[in-house]
Amino acid sequence: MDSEWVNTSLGLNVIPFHPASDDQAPVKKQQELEGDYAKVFEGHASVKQEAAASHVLTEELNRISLENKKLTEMLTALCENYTNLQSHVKELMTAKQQSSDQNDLATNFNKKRKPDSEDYRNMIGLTSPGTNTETSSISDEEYPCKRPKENMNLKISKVYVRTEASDTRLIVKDGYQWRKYGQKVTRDNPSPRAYYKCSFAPSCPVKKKVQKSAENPCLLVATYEGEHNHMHPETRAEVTLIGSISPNQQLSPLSPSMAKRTSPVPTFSCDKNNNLSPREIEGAPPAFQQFLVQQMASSLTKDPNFASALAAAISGRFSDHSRMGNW
DNA sequence: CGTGTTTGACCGGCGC
DNA sequence: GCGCCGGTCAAACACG
Repeated sequence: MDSEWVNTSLGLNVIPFHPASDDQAPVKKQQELEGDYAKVFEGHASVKQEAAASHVLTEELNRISLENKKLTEMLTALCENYTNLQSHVKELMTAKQQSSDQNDLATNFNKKRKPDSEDYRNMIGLTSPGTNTETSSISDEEYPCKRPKENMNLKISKVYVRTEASDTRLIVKDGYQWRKYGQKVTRDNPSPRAYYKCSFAPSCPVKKKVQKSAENPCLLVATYEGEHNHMHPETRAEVTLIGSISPNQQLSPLSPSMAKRTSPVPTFSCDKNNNLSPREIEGAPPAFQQFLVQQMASSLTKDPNFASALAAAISGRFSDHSRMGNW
Protein backbone atom coordinates (compact mmCIF):
# COMPACT_ATOMS: atom_id res chain seq x y z
CA MET A 1 0.00 0.00 0.00
CA ASP A 2 1.30 3.40 -0.86
CA SER A 3 1.49 5.79 1.98
CA GLU A 4 2.03 8.84 -0.15
CA TRP A 5 -1.66 9.65 -0.25
CA VAL A 6 -1.99 9.42 3.52
CA ASN A 7 -1.50 12.85 4.94
CA THR A 8 -0.13 12.21 8.40
CA SER A 9 0.67 15.77 9.24
CA LEU A 10 -0.88 16.50 12.57
CA GLY A 11 -1.38 20.19 12.23
CA LEU A 12 0.43 20.98 15.43
CA ASN A 13 2.06 24.12 14.05
CA VAL A 14 5.39 22.42 14.30
CA ILE A 15 8.01 23.78 11.98
CA PRO A 16 7.73 21.54 8.94
CA PHE A 17 10.43 19.04 8.33
CA HIS A 18 11.75 18.77 4.80
CA PRO A 19 12.68 15.31 3.66
CA ALA A 20 16.11 14.37 2.42
CA SER A 21 14.98 14.69 -1.16
CA ASP A 22 15.55 18.39 -0.85
CA ASP A 23 19.12 18.49 0.33
CA GLN A 24 19.46 22.21 0.51
CA ALA A 25 16.23 23.01 2.27
CA PRO A 26 17.00 21.65 5.77
CA VAL A 27 20.36 23.36 5.90
CA LYS A 28 18.86 26.61 4.72
CA LYS A 29 16.00 26.27 7.16
CA GLN A 30 18.36 25.50 9.97
CA GLN A 31 20.43 28.55 9.10
CA GLU A 32 17.30 30.65 9.10
CA LEU A 33 16.30 29.20 12.44
CA GLU A 34 19.66 29.88 13.90
CA GLY A 35 19.49 33.43 12.66
CA ASP A 36 16.03 33.92 14.12
CA TYR A 37 16.99 32.54 17.47
CA ALA A 38 20.18 34.62 17.43
CA LYS A 39 18.02 37.70 16.99
CA VAL A 40 15.61 36.65 19.70
CA PHE A 41 18.24 35.89 22.27
CA GLU A 42 20.52 38.74 21.29
CA GLY A 43 22.09 40.20 24.39
CA HIS A 44 20.83 37.37 26.63
CA ALA A 45 22.97 34.39 25.71
CA SER A 46 26.12 33.62 24.00
CA VAL A 47 26.22 32.59 20.38
CA LYS A 48 27.40 29.15 21.43
CA GLN A 49 24.39 28.60 23.64
CA GLU A 50 22.08 29.71 20.88
CA ALA A 51 23.72 27.37 18.44
CA ALA A 52 23.39 24.53 20.93
CA ALA A 53 19.74 25.31 21.46
CA SER A 54 19.01 25.42 17.77
CA HIS A 55 20.88 22.16 17.36
CA VAL A 56 18.66 20.55 19.97
CA LEU A 57 15.61 21.94 18.21
CA THR A 58 16.75 20.52 14.93
CA GLU A 59 17.34 17.13 16.50
CA GLU A 60 13.93 17.25 18.05
CA LEU A 61 12.36 18.10 14.70
CA ASN A 62 14.17 15.20 13.12
CA ARG A 63 12.97 12.91 15.87
CA ILE A 64 9.38 14.09 15.44
CA SER A 65 9.68 13.55 11.74
CA LEU A 66 10.87 10.02 12.38
CA GLU A 67 7.93 9.46 14.70
CA ASN A 68 5.66 10.80 12.01
CA LYS A 69 7.15 8.36 9.55
CA LYS A 70 6.72 5.52 12.03
CA LEU A 71 3.10 6.48 12.52
CA THR A 72 2.67 6.44 8.77
CA GLU A 73 4.26 3.01 8.59
CA MET A 74 2.06 1.79 11.42
CA LEU A 75 -1.02 3.03 9.63
CA THR A 76 0.10 1.37 6.43
CA ALA A 77 0.80 -1.88 8.26
CA LEU A 78 -2.58 -1.63 9.94
CA CYS A 79 -4.28 -1.30 6.58
CA GLU A 80 -2.31 -4.22 5.21
CA ASN A 81 -3.19 -6.38 8.20
CA TYR A 82 -6.80 -5.45 7.77
CA THR A 83 -6.74 -6.42 4.12
CA ASN A 84 -5.05 -9.71 4.95
CA LEU A 85 -7.61 -10.37 7.66
CA GLN A 86 -10.43 -9.72 5.23
CA SER A 87 -9.03 -12.22 2.74
CA HIS A 88 -8.51 -14.73 5.55
CA VAL A 89 -12.12 -14.36 6.70
CA LYS A 90 -13.26 -14.80 3.14
CA GLU A 91 -11.26 -17.99 2.80
CA LEU A 92 -12.69 -19.33 6.03
CA MET A 93 -16.20 -18.50 4.93
CA THR A 94 -15.65 -20.23 1.61
CA ALA A 95 -14.24 -23.34 3.28
CA LYS A 96 -17.09 -23.45 5.76
CA GLN A 97 -19.65 -23.04 3.02
CA GLN A 98 -18.13 -25.89 1.04
CA SER A 99 -18.25 -28.19 4.06
CA SER A 100 -21.82 -27.11 4.69
CA ASP A 101 -22.71 -28.01 1.13
CA GLN A 102 -21.34 -31.47 1.72
CA ASN A 103 -23.31 -31.80 4.95
CA ASP A 104 -26.31 -30.52 3.10
CA LEU A 105 -26.06 -33.26 0.53
CA ALA A 106 -25.52 -35.88 3.19
CA THR A 107 -28.22 -34.93 5.65
CA ASN A 108 -30.92 -33.95 3.20
CA PHE A 109 -30.45 -36.71 0.70
CA ASN A 110 -33.76 -38.33 1.58
CA LYS A 111 -35.69 -35.12 1.91
CA LYS A 112 -38.48 -34.57 -0.50
CA ARG A 113 -37.48 -31.03 -1.30
CA LYS A 114 -34.39 -29.00 -1.03
CA PRO A 115 -33.77 -27.58 2.39
CA ASP A 116 -35.15 -24.22 3.04
CA SER A 117 -32.73 -21.36 2.92
CA GLU A 118 -33.08 -20.87 6.64
CA ASP A 119 -31.88 -24.40 7.23
CA TYR A 120 -28.87 -23.56 5.17
CA ARG A 121 -28.35 -20.38 7.10
CA ASN A 122 -28.43 -22.24 10.36
CA MET A 123 -26.05 -24.87 9.09
CA ILE A 124 -23.42 -22.41 8.11
CA GLY A 125 -23.97 -20.56 11.35
CA LEU A 126 -24.75 -17.18 9.92
CA THR A 127 -26.99 -14.92 11.93
CA SER A 128 -28.94 -17.34 13.93
CA PRO A 129 -31.85 -15.82 15.78
CA GLY A 130 -30.91 -14.33 19.07
CA THR A 131 -27.50 -13.11 18.04
CA ASN A 132 -26.63 -9.48 18.27
CA THR A 133 -26.26 -9.17 14.55
CA GLU A 134 -28.82 -6.73 13.34
CA THR A 135 -28.62 -7.69 9.72
CA SER A 136 -26.65 -9.94 7.49
CA SER A 137 -26.78 -11.10 3.96
CA ILE A 138 -26.01 -14.17 1.96
CA SER A 139 -25.30 -13.70 -1.69
CA ASP A 140 -25.75 -16.25 -4.40
CA GLU A 141 -22.01 -16.72 -4.48
CA GLU A 142 -22.35 -18.25 -1.04
CA TYR A 143 -25.41 -20.22 -1.92
CA PRO A 144 -24.96 -21.31 -5.49
CA CYS A 145 -27.11 -24.41 -5.18
CA LYS A 146 -30.34 -22.52 -4.62
CA ARG A 147 -32.79 -22.63 -7.50
CA PRO A 148 -30.56 -24.57 -9.82
CA LYS A 149 -33.08 -24.54 -12.63
CA GLU A 150 -33.58 -20.82 -12.49
CA ASN A 151 -31.25 -18.12 -13.50
CA MET A 152 -27.95 -18.95 -11.89
CA ASN A 153 -26.88 -15.34 -12.24
CA LEU A 154 -29.83 -14.20 -10.16
CA LYS A 155 -28.40 -12.46 -7.16
CA ILE A 156 -30.01 -13.70 -3.98
CA SER A 157 -29.37 -12.08 -0.68
CA LYS A 158 -30.94 -12.19 2.72
CA VAL A 159 -31.47 -9.54 5.30
CA TYR A 160 -32.57 -10.20 8.83
CA VAL A 161 -34.49 -7.52 10.63
CA ARG A 162 -35.60 -7.46 14.20
CA THR A 163 -39.25 -6.74 14.75
CA GLU A 164 -41.84 -7.23 17.41
CA ALA A 165 -43.31 -10.69 17.75
CA SER A 166 -46.79 -9.19 17.89
CA ASP A 167 -46.22 -7.20 14.73
CA THR A 168 -47.83 -9.21 11.96
CA ARG A 169 -46.93 -6.78 9.19
CA LEU A 170 -44.34 -8.17 6.86
CA ILE A 171 -42.63 -4.90 6.06
CA VAL A 172 -38.89 -4.43 5.75
CA LYS A 173 -37.75 -0.87 5.20
CA ASP A 174 -34.84 -0.91 2.82
CA GLY A 175 -35.24 2.30 0.89
CA TYR A 176 -36.77 0.88 -2.24
CA GLN A 177 -40.40 1.00 -3.24
CA TRP A 178 -42.12 -2.36 -3.25
CA ARG A 179 -45.48 -3.56 -4.44
CA LYS A 180 -46.95 -6.54 -2.71
CA TYR A 181 -48.33 -9.08 -5.14
CA GLY A 182 -48.99 -12.10 -3.02
CA GLN A 183 -48.97 -13.75 0.34
CA LYS A 184 -48.81 -17.41 1.15
CA VAL A 185 -48.59 -19.60 4.20
CA THR A 186 -45.73 -21.97 3.64
CA ARG A 187 -45.45 -25.46 4.94
CA ASP A 188 -42.49 -25.06 7.23
CA ASN A 189 -43.49 -21.79 8.81
CA PRO A 190 -46.78 -20.80 10.44
CA SER A 191 -46.09 -17.19 9.59
CA PRO A 192 -47.24 -16.14 6.11
CA ARG A 193 -44.73 -15.14 3.46
CA ALA A 194 -45.25 -11.89 1.60
CA TYR A 195 -44.10 -11.42 -2.00
CA TYR A 196 -42.98 -8.02 -3.23
CA LYS A 197 -41.84 -6.61 -6.56
CA CYS A 198 -39.77 -3.48 -6.92
CA SER A 199 -42.12 -0.76 -8.10
CA PHE A 200 -39.62 2.08 -8.25
CA ALA A 201 -38.74 1.29 -11.87
CA PRO A 202 -41.24 -0.53 -14.10
CA SER A 203 -38.55 -2.71 -15.61
CA CYS A 204 -36.80 -3.54 -12.35
CA PRO A 205 -36.76 -7.34 -11.97
CA VAL A 206 -36.01 -7.42 -8.26
CA LYS A 207 -38.34 -9.34 -6.02
CA LYS A 208 -38.28 -9.89 -2.34
CA LYS A 209 -39.93 -12.27 0.03
CA VAL A 210 -40.55 -11.34 3.63
CA GLN A 211 -41.38 -13.88 6.27
CA LYS A 212 -40.96 -14.16 9.98
CA SER A 213 -38.36 -16.58 11.13
CA ALA A 214 -39.79 -19.91 12.20
CA GLU A 215 -37.45 -20.10 15.19
CA ASN A 216 -37.63 -16.49 16.26
CA PRO A 217 -40.85 -14.57 15.58
CA CYS A 218 -39.00 -11.40 16.50
CA LEU A 219 -36.91 -11.77 13.37
CA LEU A 220 -38.04 -10.88 9.87
CA VAL A 221 -36.27 -12.59 7.01
CA ALA A 222 -36.22 -10.66 3.74
CA THR A 223 -34.97 -12.57 0.73
CA TYR A 224 -33.97 -10.43 -2.25
CA GLU A 225 -33.76 -11.87 -5.74
CA GLY A 226 -32.09 -10.05 -8.58
CA GLU A 227 -30.37 -6.73 -8.81
CA HIS A 228 -31.90 -3.31 -9.17
CA ASN A 229 -31.37 -1.74 -12.58
CA HIS A 230 -31.86 1.74 -11.23
CA MET A 231 -30.38 4.06 -8.66
CA HIS A 232 -31.34 3.85 -5.05
CA PRO A 233 -34.36 6.09 -4.43
CA GLU A 234 -32.33 7.91 -1.81
CA THR A 235 -28.69 8.00 -2.78
CA ARG A 236 -27.46 8.55 0.74
CA ALA A 237 -25.15 5.61 0.54
CA GLU A 238 -22.06 7.74 1.00
CA VAL A 239 -23.37 9.12 4.23
CA THR A 240 -23.93 5.62 5.47
CA LEU A 241 -20.64 4.36 4.15
CA ILE A 242 -18.59 6.72 6.21
CA GLY A 243 -20.54 5.70 9.23
CA SER A 244 -22.21 8.92 10.18
CA ILE A 245 -25.69 7.50 10.27
CA SER A 246 -27.30 6.32 13.43
CA PRO A 247 -27.96 2.63 13.99
CA ASN A 248 -31.66 3.33 14.24
CA GLN A 249 -31.64 4.34 10.63
CA GLN A 250 -30.45 0.97 9.52
CA LEU A 251 -32.65 -2.00 8.99
CA SER A 252 -33.95 -1.94 12.46
CA PRO A 253 -36.84 -2.99 14.61
CA LEU A 254 -40.02 -1.70 13.13
CA SER A 255 -41.99 0.48 15.42
CA PRO A 256 -45.74 0.03 15.64
CA SER A 257 -46.19 3.61 14.54
CA MET A 258 -44.45 2.99 11.29
CA ALA A 259 -46.24 4.13 8.19
CA LYS A 260 -48.34 1.64 6.37
CA ARG A 261 -46.34 1.75 3.20
CA THR A 262 -42.66 1.09 3.06
CA SER A 263 -40.72 4.30 3.14
CA PRO A 264 -37.18 5.00 1.98
CA VAL A 265 -34.29 4.39 4.32
CA PRO A 266 -30.63 3.89 3.46
CA THR A 267 -29.85 0.25 2.96
CA PHE A 268 -26.21 -0.38 3.65
CA SER A 269 -26.14 -2.92 6.39
CA CYS A 270 -23.65 -1.79 8.96
CA ASP A 271 -23.23 -3.40 12.31
CA LYS A 272 -24.47 -1.82 15.48
CA ASN A 273 -21.30 0.24 15.73
CA ASN A 274 -21.89 1.66 12.29
CA ASN A 275 -18.92 -0.18 10.92
CA LEU A 276 -19.09 -1.37 7.40
CA SER A 277 -19.08 -5.10 7.00
CA PRO A 278 -15.88 -6.58 5.56
CA ARG A 279 -17.88 -7.68 2.56
CA GLU A 280 -18.86 -4.14 1.73
CA ILE A 281 -15.37 -2.80 2.21
CA GLU A 282 -13.98 -5.69 0.26
CA GLY A 283 -16.44 -5.13 -2.51
CA ALA A 284 -15.72 -1.46 -2.64
CA PRO A 285 -13.43 -0.18 -5.39
CA PRO A 286 -9.80 0.51 -4.48
CA ALA A 287 -10.40 4.21 -4.75
CA PHE A 288 -13.04 3.94 -2.07
CA GLN A 289 -10.78 1.84 0.12
CA GLN A 290 -8.16 4.55 -0.20
CA PHE A 291 -10.84 7.03 0.67
CA LEU A 292 -11.57 5.09 3.85
CA VAL A 293 -7.92 5.17 4.90
CA GLN A 294 -7.79 8.84 4.10
CA GLN A 295 -10.82 9.31 6.28
CA MET A 296 -9.03 7.48 9.09
CA ALA A 297 -5.92 9.64 8.75
CA SER A 298 -7.96 12.78 8.35
CA SER A 299 -10.07 12.01 11.39
CA LEU A 300 -6.91 11.51 13.40
CA THR A 301 -5.28 14.73 12.30
CA LYS A 302 -8.48 16.70 12.71
CA ASP A 303 -9.22 15.29 16.12
CA PRO A 304 -8.30 18.04 18.58
CA ASN A 305 -7.99 15.53 21.40
CA PHE A 306 -5.52 13.45 19.45
CA ALA A 307 -3.57 16.54 18.39
CA SER A 308 -3.48 17.97 21.89
CA ALA A 309 -2.46 14.63 23.35
CA LEU A 310 0.36 14.34 20.87
CA ALA A 311 1.37 17.95 21.49
CA ALA A 312 1.42 17.26 25.22
CA ALA A 313 3.58 14.21 24.63
CA ILE A 314 5.98 16.22 22.52
CA SER A 315 6.10 19.07 25.00
CA GLY A 316 6.77 16.50 27.69
CA ARG A 317 9.77 15.34 25.71
CA PHE A 318 10.90 18.94 25.41
CA SER A 319 10.54 19.34 29.17
CA ASP A 320 12.60 16.23 29.71
CA HIS A 321 15.30 17.67 27.53
CA SER A 322 15.22 20.94 29.42
CA ARG A 323 15.41 19.15 32.77
CA MET A 324 18.43 17.29 31.49
CA GLY A 325 20.20 20.59 31.19
CA ASN A 326 20.03 21.05 27.48
CA TRP A 327 18.12 24.34 27.74
C1' DC B 1 -60.10 8.17 -9.00
C1' DG B 2 -55.49 6.40 -8.65
C1' DT B 3 -52.60 3.46 -6.15
C1' DG B 4 -51.54 -0.23 -3.30
C1' DT B 5 -53.19 -4.41 -0.64
C1' DT B 6 -55.74 -8.64 -0.01
C1' DT B 7 -56.84 -13.18 -1.18
C1' DG B 8 -58.55 -17.05 -3.75
C1' DA B 9 -57.43 -19.25 -8.05
C1' DC B 10 -54.17 -20.84 -11.08
C1' DC B 11 -49.63 -22.55 -12.84
C1' DG B 12 -45.54 -25.21 -12.97
C1' DG B 13 -41.91 -27.99 -10.74
C1' DC B 14 -40.95 -31.95 -8.12
C1' DG B 15 -41.38 -36.52 -5.91
C1' DC B 16 -43.81 -40.73 -5.72
C1' DG C 1 -50.73 -39.24 -13.59
C1' DC C 2 -51.48 -37.46 -9.08
C1' DG C 3 -50.78 -34.69 -5.17
C1' DC C 4 -48.07 -31.34 -2.77
C1' DC C 5 -46.01 -27.06 -2.63
C1' DG C 6 -44.10 -22.49 -3.76
C1' DG C 7 -44.80 -18.76 -6.64
C1' DT C 8 -47.73 -15.68 -9.43
C1' DC C 9 -51.93 -13.60 -11.24
C1' DA C 10 -55.80 -10.71 -11.04
C1' DA C 11 -60.29 -9.24 -9.41
C1' DA C 12 -62.08 -7.20 -5.40
C1' DC C 13 -61.28 -4.14 -1.91
C1' DA C 14 -59.35 -0.26 1.01
C1' DC C 15 -57.50 4.14 1.50
C1' DG C 16 -56.22 8.95 0.77
